[in-house]
Amino acid sequence: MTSKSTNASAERIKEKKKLFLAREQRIVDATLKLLLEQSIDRVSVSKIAARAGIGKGTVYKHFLTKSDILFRLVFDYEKHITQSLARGIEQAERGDSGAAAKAYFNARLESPERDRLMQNLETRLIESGQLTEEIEELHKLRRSNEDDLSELMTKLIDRGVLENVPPHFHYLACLALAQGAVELCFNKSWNYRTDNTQLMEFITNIGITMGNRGQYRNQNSQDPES
Amino acid sequence: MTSKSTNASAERIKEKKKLFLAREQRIVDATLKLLLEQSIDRVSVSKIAARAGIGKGTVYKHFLTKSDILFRLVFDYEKHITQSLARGIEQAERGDSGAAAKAYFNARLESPERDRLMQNLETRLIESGQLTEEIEELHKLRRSNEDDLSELMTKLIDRGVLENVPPHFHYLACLALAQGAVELCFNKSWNYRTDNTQLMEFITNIGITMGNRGQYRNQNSQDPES
Amino acid sequence: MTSKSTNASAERIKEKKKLFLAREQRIVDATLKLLLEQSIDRVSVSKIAARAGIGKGTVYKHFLTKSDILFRLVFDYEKHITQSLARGIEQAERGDSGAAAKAYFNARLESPERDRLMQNLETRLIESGQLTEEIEELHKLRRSNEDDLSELMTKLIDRGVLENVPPHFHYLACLALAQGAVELCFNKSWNYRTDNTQLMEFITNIGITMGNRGQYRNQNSQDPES
Amino acid sequence: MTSKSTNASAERIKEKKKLFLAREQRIVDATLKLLLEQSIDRVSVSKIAARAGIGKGTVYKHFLTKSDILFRLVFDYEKHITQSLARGIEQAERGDSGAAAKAYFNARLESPERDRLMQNLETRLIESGQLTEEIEELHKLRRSNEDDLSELMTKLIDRGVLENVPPHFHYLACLALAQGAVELCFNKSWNYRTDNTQLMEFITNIGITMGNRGQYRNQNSQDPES
DNA sequence: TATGAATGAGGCTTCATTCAT
DNA sequence: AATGAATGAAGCCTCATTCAT
Repeated sequence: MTSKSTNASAERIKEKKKLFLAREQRIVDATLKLLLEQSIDRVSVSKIAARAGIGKGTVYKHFLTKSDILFRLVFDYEKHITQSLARGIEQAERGDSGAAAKAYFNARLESPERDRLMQNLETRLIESGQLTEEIEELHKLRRSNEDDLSELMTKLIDRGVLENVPPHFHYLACLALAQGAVELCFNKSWNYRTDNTQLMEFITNIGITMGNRGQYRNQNSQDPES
Repeated sequence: MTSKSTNASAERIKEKKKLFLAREQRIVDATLKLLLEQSIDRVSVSKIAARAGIGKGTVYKHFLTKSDILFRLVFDYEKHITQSLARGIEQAERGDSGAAAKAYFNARLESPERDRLMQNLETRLIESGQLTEEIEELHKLRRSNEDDLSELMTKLIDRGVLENVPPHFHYLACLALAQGAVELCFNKSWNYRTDNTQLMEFITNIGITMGNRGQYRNQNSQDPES
Repeated sequence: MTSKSTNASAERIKEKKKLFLAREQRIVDATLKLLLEQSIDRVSVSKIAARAGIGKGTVYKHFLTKSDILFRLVFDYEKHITQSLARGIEQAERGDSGAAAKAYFNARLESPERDRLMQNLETRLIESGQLTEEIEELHKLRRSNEDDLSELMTKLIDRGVLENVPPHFHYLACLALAQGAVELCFNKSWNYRTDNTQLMEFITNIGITMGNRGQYRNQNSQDPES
Repeated sequence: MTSKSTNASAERIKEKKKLFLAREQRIVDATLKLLLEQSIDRVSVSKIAARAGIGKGTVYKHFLTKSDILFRLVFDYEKHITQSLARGIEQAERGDSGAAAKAYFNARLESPERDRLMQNLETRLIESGQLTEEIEELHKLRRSNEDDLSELMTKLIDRGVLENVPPHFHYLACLALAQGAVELCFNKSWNYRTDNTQLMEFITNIGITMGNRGQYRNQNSQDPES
């Protein structure tokens, strides 16, 4: 075999893998679209395949289980959120103490529909009792920012910006508010009011200053020393 | 027929109605228990009937649909929350400005499992597309406190306690945080830490002071004039 | 409630149970017929339901699993065989030493198609790995004659009728031959010859005298003392 | 093209053929191993290919159908058995009248697992309705010893060793017992007893003397004149 | 030539709801 | 009035086989 043919075959294999992955992404995308369009219960593997323009069996070349597809969605999303938060933390460490919260809120409110869907999917996946290992992976990923967050909170507590409570209280409260904010976007009972943007900004601001001690409120959590 | 026998039959009818209603409640209770025990998807009408100690067919004498049972649960719960909030508002109007938020948080965190279950059920019911009318009823009920809340918020804004934003911003933010707090109780990614009570207290406190203007922070939202 | 109405309702319940069981039997019968007509692999639950004249879902009111239906067939058949053998053993104990073997052969060759089908089904059920407990029940049933057989063989060994080997050798050998005889009925490689009846009689006779010591051969295993 | 290059290319072709056949054998071997390891139903073409270390598509370059692979196994095995029997018959014709039966039993009991597997496979192949022609080939092969067997039996009948029944009765009875003996090795209902070897020897001996007339029993079927 | 991705028929099972008793 | 057997639509998944590269 000449090196030429080796290269050729290697490239062909690469090409194939690319196509394969592209198709996989099409499945994922189709699933996401369907889920955003209709009730989770009504999204069947058949529909996913149809929407992706492939055969039902093909889906199972890419995913072992319907749950696996859903998990993929959730996991991909979590990566996105986690990264955004990580960047926010970095920025916060460089002085802008509210950056972490802001980044987190922005990430989660970027597409509330998607965020909420992912919450629901995760809940169902956990309830289903399958994929326990994968779920643990997901949670590990979610926790991956924890040390940095704790450190950041501790620092802010030491500086007197934040109330002196266990550091995780601060970021968990923030997380809770973000979660609730997303939910709020869909709560048909209330959102008959016009535009959500300002409301979300208001809430985000609360998230950022949440747990600040009195004198640092309404300062958008700028590090007092900056 | 003597009036005696009439009375007797009337009483018998009453008796029957009582029994009927009692059985209905048994269905509802059985459903709630089952839902708290296992995945929503795994609660079937058969199981409900079995748990309630009646026949499957009988369930359909009380509820037109499985969804109807679920809706009943959600609606009953919403009544409970709404009443608690109403009492809180009343109290707030009598001077304790944080009472509304406090009451709301307490009500929702009284049994986070149940609260969360109800959220999930509501989501599913809405997604299912059935029961649109009943859902609208539910939302009406939820909104029933709205005017009072608005009034309260407006008053507090006027007094300078709360930031000057549209009044509903305040209570919606509060609602969001409560929602998120409930969710937090079940988020397996984080709550591997010990006791939630203090965390929930912390968050409740934030809920109460949320949106307060600077000088009124950390005062537990006591009306400044009181 | 008068004793009359009690009786009436009790009878109605009885009636219902009867109907239920009758339907169950119809499922079993339909399954057997289908299995005798076509490849095991091609007998689906749908076909069974159709043949039994009921809905697919109804099958699952009677049997937890397709495997359960098959097991039922196998178990019922085993009961039949075991009883026949038991009767044969009884007769043998009353003097006709070959009666056990004869009864066993007759039972198994009564309907070789069915017998063979049951063997195949059992094999598949075991291979499938499900129903391990039930299979154990089946085997217990099969072993239920073992003690009596051992006793009988021991007696015949002591009388010098049978060779002096462990008693179970005798009945296992007999069982093996019967099994093989059944198989032979279907072995398309050989049975292009006319009538099997005489061949089966020949083999049955071998089964009866199998393991007899020299002087008791060709005596149809009549107890020498009788 | 010089004769050298012709030779070279011829050899290359030979080489290729060899490789091709070697791979075919690898498929067959892999299939056998898998079948011995797990339930027949769970052996898929994918697994076979994987075990053989080739692609699934390649399997279909060697065999038209999954059934073809299975048939190949069955056919190869039948060749083995038939040859063993043929050698036994030869020996029997040279005087050792029990040699045929002995050879047959030994061959089939050499690896009862494999033997039984092949029986099951054959049954399934026949049931499937495919490969009728090939199955006929198989049966022809099996029958190929028939004439010799008949002749041998006739001779033994004439000499008074065997009972005077149609000659094929003798070898079919023997075949049945062998079949049953194999089955016995796997019958979980009984074989909880220790070692099968002696039992199998016992049964083999029966097979050898089966159908002998009284005075020739227990002589291990040695031809009386020898 | 070898590959393995794609296919889709077909199997098993669940469960909300109906309806005859 | 209460029952629970019957129903069948709909879902998930497997796997032998094909075919483009």
